[in-house]
Amino acid sequence: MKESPPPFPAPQEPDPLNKLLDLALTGGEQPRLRADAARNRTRLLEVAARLAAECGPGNLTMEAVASAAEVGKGTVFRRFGDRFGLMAALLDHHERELQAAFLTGPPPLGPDAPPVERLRAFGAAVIRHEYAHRDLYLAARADVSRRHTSPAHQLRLGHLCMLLRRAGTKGDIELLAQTLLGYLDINLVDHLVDRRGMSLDRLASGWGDLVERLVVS
Amino acid sequence: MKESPPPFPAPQEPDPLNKLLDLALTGGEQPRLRADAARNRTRLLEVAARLAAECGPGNLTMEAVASAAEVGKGTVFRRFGDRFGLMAALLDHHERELQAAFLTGPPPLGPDAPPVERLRAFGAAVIRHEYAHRDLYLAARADVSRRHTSPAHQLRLGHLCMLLRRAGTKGDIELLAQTLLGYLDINLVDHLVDRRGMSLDRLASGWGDLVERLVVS
DNA sequence: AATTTCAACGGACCTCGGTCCGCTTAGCTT
DNA sequence: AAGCTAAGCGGACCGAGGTCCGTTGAAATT
Repeated sequence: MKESPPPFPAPQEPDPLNKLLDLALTGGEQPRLRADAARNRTRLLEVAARLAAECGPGNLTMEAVASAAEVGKGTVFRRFGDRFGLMAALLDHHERELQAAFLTGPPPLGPDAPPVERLRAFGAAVIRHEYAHRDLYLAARADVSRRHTSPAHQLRLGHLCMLLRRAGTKGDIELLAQTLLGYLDINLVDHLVDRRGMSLDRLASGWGDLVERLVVS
Repeated sequence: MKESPPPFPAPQEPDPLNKLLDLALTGGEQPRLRADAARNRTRLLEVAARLAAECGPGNLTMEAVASAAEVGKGTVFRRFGDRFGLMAALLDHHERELQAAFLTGPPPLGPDAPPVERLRAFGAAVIRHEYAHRDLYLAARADVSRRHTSPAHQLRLGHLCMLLRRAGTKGDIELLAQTLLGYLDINLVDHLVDRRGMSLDRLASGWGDLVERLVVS
């Protein structure tokens, strides 16, 4: 066990990849916070991460976060918009890890593998990644209305479209990509594993089968 | 325009199909209400349907329903469990229409058509049906945690599994069925149509393509 | 250093979903 | 008809998300 893994490494001087991601994800222009606001933001994230670890992300309340961070509730809402904004911010770190893996990581996930192999690897990676952090992902995705508009989702979708195209797939690429993404829905995965007793391996192999059937044609 | 279409035909002496559905859907044993409770239940549904039509199901509040029906808030919760229970009850009528269509209706949806044709028809029918009532479906499905356990969902899943099997599909039938169901998610459909500007025809034809790729193998 | 301005702050306040519990009454039993 | 009992009822109450608005102070300008 590593000791005290820094829960929220303050994002200063982001490395080039993260800059790229910011650009791709947010359109690139968040207006830069005042010093005190930035300080509060990181404090809030630290506290929120701690509380989420203690009581489960599902039981996190905005007021608890605020008071544990010794700021007013308004401050939390101003910074993160709403509960789901906070969840998304908590997820951001994990999400970037995954994104780095499939955007610039080693094969078979990263760019140095043939597209079909990347597709296969992508599914397995996402399933395992999200399942590993399922509490947080479940809490964050409880927002149903933003599911398809979140930057993370869009990035995955674009990635899948790209891979499908490069694999020479015929047909309505975007719909095929949406179908594939639907299979990776954390709610579905969670349901199948925890309620229906399926193994992650079975899901992963189902993904492989799906890719086989959808690619090319 | 028909005048005063009975908004909530009190469910007395249900026809055989509905009995069958009750059995399949609820396990068959809801304990039969006291007279006053049954009266209140239908009043509540009438009122809720009216309010939902007026202000949109998304803006329906439990208190508004209660007071418009002149009962206490507790009564509404006792009867329907929670907001989503009420939504589900509101949906029940539409849902049964759809179910009747694919369980016992005429071909190509009903049992007198070959399985692959039924599969094709099923997707188009669900997409159009849910999109037609999308406000209600969106509100009801906002519940994320019950999505995969609702009786309606299970019924659809079972139906798809059956059709896939009869069509001679090889592979992990249940996962394939889940994949197909994912494509029909009202949130996805709504997003693709309203935000991405796709036509229902495009989605329907995407469904047909999907069926083609997943069946058999 | 003084002035200005506007982002940031905090916490009172509102709404709404959901619970609780003491009272009422439908409908069975005798 | 009278009595019994559990289902039903209602509305006060609670907790949590989200808003509002008067105040504070960071930092840009002079």
